[in-house]
Amino acid sequence: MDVRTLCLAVLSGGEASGYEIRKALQEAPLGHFQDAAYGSIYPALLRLSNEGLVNGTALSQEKRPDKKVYSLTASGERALRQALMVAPGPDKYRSDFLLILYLADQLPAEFIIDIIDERMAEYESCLADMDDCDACLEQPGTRFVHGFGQAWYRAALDYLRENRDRFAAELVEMKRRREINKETPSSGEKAAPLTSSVLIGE
Amino acid sequence: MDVRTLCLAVLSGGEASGYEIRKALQEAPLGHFQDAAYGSIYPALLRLSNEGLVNGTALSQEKRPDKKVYSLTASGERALRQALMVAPGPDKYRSDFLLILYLADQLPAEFIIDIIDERMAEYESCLADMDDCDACLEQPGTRFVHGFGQAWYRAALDYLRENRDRFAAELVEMKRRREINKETPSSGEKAAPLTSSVLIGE
DNA sequence: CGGTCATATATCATTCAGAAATATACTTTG
DNA sequence: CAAAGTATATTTCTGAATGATATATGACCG
Repeated sequence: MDVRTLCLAVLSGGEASGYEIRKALQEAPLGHFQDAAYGSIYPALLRLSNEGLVNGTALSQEKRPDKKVYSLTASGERALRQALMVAPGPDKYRSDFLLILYLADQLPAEFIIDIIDERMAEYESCLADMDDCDACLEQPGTRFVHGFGQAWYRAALDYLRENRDRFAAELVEMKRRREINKETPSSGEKAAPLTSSVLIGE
Repeated sequence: MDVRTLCLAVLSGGEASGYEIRKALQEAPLGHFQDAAYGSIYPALLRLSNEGLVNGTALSQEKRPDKKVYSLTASGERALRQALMVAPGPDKYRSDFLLILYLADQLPAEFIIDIIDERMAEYESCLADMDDCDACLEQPGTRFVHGFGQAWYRAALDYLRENRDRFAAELVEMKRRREINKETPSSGEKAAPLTSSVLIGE
């Protein structure tokens, strides 16, 4: 979702500054499936303000830097509803972790085991944190997406737990077989290299 | 992961053109956790070629447009291993679907039910596709990440199935209670509005 | 014969993430 | 006590990426 709509979404839960919007987008439960950087949020708030979708009010604080608190206008609420009332596209899942595992046979087995163990520990602590997130249970929507996140992490953790050892064994076995192939090379079955070819670039 | 490393990763499975790299990054299993657009891939390949990490060779085809097929060099293989041998950052999951559910109480209940049902159908067909992806079972790495993806989709589908009806009921109940509140407004417990404030923007 | 789909590459505007710069005040640590 | 680090708060900039569009060719379909 674009950053402007994200700002409107957070503000629909009450007025907030850019800094507070960023925090809301990093904490549970929003932070599990949305994010935005300061470099996107502040310009977005300025534009929303100029378009009359939010009202910005400068607040001078005694013990902290001044902040600008924004709140939704009626027109902002309409814009938010309009942006949300379209069939959502597919979710995006990006994982460097899985890319490494995908190419695991090209990397040291110890490294692979290490990152799997690390990931399991992260999932465990994340699940523990989610268990005592009271704010996530207050409303139907928050409760539902919070439960979705928990189911997600639990499934990932279970999968890693159940397949870690077998995977490690397969990798070691793979390495062993490749060693043997190196010692007794088979009748050079490499793909025929393209010899008559034009090199690209300089 | 940056697009350059992604290109190297695909090429480590054999030579390919920019178009074929894009396809590989959209199909199972890579497509489930990585992606890149043409606008990123072609410039990345040019740069990789200039840096000597890949070799590009122009192939003129009879029944198709010409294509440039790239293959990893020894230095490219090294660069790929180096890029993969760092502890991976946290996975990123972005979901407009969950954002809508998060704010479900601000939207029509029928719309919410619709998109949940659609999403369940998508997960089902996706799981069916994954069941007969033979290429995904060939090597330990592919098998492992493929199984991870299956576990993921299965957990998501199960969660939606098990919580759809309860969620729908909660939303309707919520609407009902809000209607009652409107008819018999309680002693105006709104947060005190900031009256002495300076408007921002123009 | 026109439409659209698959192959194939290039380019460009907009958008975004990530980092650094700046400023203030409280807390922790040696 | 001073130094360092953490939390609040905003601004600005760079490089990277997305998404759309342009171009070209042949295949397939009604």
